[in-house]
Amino acid sequence: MWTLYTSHTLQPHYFPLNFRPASRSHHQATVALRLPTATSTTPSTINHNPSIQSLCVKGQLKQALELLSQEPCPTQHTYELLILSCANQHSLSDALIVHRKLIDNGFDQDPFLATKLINMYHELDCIERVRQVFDKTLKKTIYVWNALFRALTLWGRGEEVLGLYSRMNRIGIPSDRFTYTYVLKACVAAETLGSLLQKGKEIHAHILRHGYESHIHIMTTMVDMYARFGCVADATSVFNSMPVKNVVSWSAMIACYAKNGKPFDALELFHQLVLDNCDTLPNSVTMVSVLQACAAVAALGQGKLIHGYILRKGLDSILPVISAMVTMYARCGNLEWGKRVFSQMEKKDVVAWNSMISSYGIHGFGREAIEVFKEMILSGVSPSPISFVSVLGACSHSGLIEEGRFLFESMIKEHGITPTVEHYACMVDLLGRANQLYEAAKIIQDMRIEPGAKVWGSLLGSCRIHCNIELAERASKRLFELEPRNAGNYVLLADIYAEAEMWSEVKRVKKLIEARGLQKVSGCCWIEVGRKVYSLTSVDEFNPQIEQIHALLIKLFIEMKEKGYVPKTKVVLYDLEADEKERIILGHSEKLAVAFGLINNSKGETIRITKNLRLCEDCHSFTKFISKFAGREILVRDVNRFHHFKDGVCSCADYW
DNA sequence: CTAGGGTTAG
Repeated sequence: MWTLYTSHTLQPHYFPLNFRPASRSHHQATVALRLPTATSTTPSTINHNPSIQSLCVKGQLKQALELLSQEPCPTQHTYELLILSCANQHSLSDALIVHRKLIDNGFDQDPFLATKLINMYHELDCIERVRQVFDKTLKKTIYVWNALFRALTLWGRGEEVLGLYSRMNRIGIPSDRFTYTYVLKACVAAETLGSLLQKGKEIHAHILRHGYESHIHIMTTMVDMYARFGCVADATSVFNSMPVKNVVSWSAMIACYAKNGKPFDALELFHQLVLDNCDTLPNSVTMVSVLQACAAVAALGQGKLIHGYILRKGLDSILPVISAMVTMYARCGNLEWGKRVFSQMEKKDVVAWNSMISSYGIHGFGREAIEVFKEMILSGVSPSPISFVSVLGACSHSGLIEEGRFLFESMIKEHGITPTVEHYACMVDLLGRANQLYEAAKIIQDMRIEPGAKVWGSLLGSCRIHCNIELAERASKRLFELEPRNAGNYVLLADIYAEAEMWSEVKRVKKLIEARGLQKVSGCCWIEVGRKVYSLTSVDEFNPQIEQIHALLIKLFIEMKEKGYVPKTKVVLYDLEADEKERIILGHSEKLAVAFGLINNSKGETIRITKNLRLCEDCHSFTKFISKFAGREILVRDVNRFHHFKDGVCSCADYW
């Protein structure tokens, strides 16, 4: 009669078709054999109550519970179905009744049911009860441990998992392949990210010692773990060591590159996958990361090819793919195509709407972003916290201060969303950029949560624009504590001092950068010519056209000065002579990219440039002049947004 | 009870 739990002797009418009886595994049979008295005195074949079970599966939990109250000897299997049903119905009150009754029937030490209870309470968001069930179960099988690890990891309680994992190792319970995937995930699910990388490496070694080096799930999880720690080299070496890979492993590696500032590697790996691996085909998940990579480098030509590939593979109706595509087109400078892809979506979810809102935002269309935001609400989709980050960001780029304030208020009062640091950072940016620096500082002061680096960074950025030394010093003091290794903050402060010609202070900050061994990010631009992306930096001597570029720039420089262009030499951070400063600003990567575009692009074609930093004031004014002088439209994406130069004016209206 | 993905950010 115990074979009830294995598939080949199942009596079909006891089991509704959709209850996956065929996959009953060996483990459940073993557990059933060791069950305590409760089941052994009540043979399931007799006391099995099919109607409780069928009610459970039909979702009629209340009726099932009624029958349960009259049922003298419910079986382990009946309880299993009841537990699953409570989780499906999301009913905590019923869950508690079932749990109570289960204890009364003497099943409280059944490890199989404990596993199910843990999963159930996890589904019901009762993480404390998950812990309770685990603690009260004396005979903790590896299944019980794994269920706990899974729940805690998904709750972001990584440290707790790792603590328990050590305990498990001390007691001498061997891990299985499931345990390893959970503890690897736990390393990144922890709040104190940095410190757990070491732990992850230890587990890595442990996994190799136990002969799991070819296990595809574990190794893929490991690639992902290193990716999330930003350890691209480790992720790569794990990936390369895998003897067998599938589309998931490839996707994990491509995503790793795309998310860690290595978009070219992401694209290259994708090409390798498509060209050299006939047995593994990319799927929609792969394509999402590939699109992100295209967006990151603003490779419009490449992105269009990918779009074509997506159409050919029939992946063009998958929501995440379309959202990523909208973002890709917008971030590549082609807002129109993004709009078109978006408008062709049959069903739009909140993420799709958010992509469209932020796309309008980075192109400086604040009012349109707000319109789309309203349209989303009218269509019945509730805004998420990210919707507000997107729409507030759009307000900020367009200087829509009152609108932004109103939206922030409505977020809290009408939509019941508690502002996070991201939202505060948006508000500080919105006000600070509009030169309401003290208002911005007041927002920080009134915050009910700890203002993080993003918030102080916003304030410092605004101080840079409006040259406020007092607030800049306050903000940078906090920033140097919060992120001492971020060179950008030191550079901003030095910029502000330089602008005020406080050279000794500039020197002091520069010494700080040096003393801490930091490397400031140097300016870099890229531009796509004929589906190839070229990068330009001010120190680049390898560009074969560099002499031609310099010559063109000098010619333009002289001619434009005659037409009224005044070089803004104050952007140079050093105390130098004027002509020396002019020489420096003429070498800015963006000007090189503009010249490169003028030389290589066909006439009338828009020049599209991407920059890794914020546009400098002189390059901005220079490009405005050129757009008129050379009669060219020039589109520049800096770290934050797009600048669309045409006829001597910029779409940002000099507000960026 | 295993692995990869969309929108935000100074």
